[in-house]
Amino acid sequence: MGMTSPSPFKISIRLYCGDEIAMGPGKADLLDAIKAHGSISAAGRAMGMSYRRAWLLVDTMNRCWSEPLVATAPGVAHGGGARLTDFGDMVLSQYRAVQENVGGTASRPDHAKLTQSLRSRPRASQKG
Amino acid sequence: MGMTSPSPFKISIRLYCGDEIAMGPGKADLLDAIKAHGSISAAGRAMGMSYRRAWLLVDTMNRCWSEPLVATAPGVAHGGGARLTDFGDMVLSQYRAVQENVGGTASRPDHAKLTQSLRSRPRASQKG
DNA sequence: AATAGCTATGTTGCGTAATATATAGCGGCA
DNA sequence: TGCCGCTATATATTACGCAACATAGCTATT
Repeated sequence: MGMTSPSPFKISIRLYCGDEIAMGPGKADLLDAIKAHGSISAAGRAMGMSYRRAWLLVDTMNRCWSEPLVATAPGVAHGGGARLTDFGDMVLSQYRAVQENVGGTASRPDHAKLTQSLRSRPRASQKG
Repeated sequence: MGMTSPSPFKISIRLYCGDEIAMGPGKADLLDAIKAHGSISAAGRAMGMSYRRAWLLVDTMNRCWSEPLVATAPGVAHGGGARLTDFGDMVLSQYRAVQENVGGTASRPDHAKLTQSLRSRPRASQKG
């Protein structure tokens, strides 16, 4: 518990396909979880989201790219479940690379000026 | 014809104060508009948002930082309206600087790998 | 005193997003 | 053959963000 992020800076990189998000922080994490757990439903459970939500995210991804990122099969055990395609693996690692580049740039002395004046919690009110 | 097709990449920098957003793309634009127009309501009108919404954004900002970014006064003309404090001006320019840094980093060859496989519109469905 | 334009809030209602529930089919396995 | 866990999807229900509306008070101007 207490998953308070260390930095109040949140930089999110999103790739749009029309008005849908083809890739973003949450979808990338889901891909990692699918890779680790071998199915959409197990990945969703591990991330505390409903199967439906996880499946919708996967569906959006598969519809937004030239090839599917996630290959699925019904049934259980071998052949069943979901796994990343080679293409999905490539997209994920490319996205992570961009994240690293941008994140690195963002950790510069410029930050100090901002973060040091930023309250950790908002005050209740200013005027009576 | 300035038909520059917009990049599917969208990078947004947000600074959090608890679960509220202390600074982000929209709030920074609003600060610019207040600077330009001299009041919250005129800035809101110029940006096509209600006075209430604009005021709430300003209120959040003022509560999230150690000092207020926007100084306000009732009434009209001299003394009335809203203007940026020196502190608000500093925060705004610092935020813009980080935006520039990050934006520069993001325009790298890494992108090509991703964007070339990204559809401009999502396909309708994958399975019959 | 009346007016105009601003700040500063409370309230209410609606459209949409998130979530829950239901169902159908597939594939191995005991 | 019957069961389990998965994919895949439809439908219903709940939650919630947001916009619209209303109101009150302040300040300078006429």
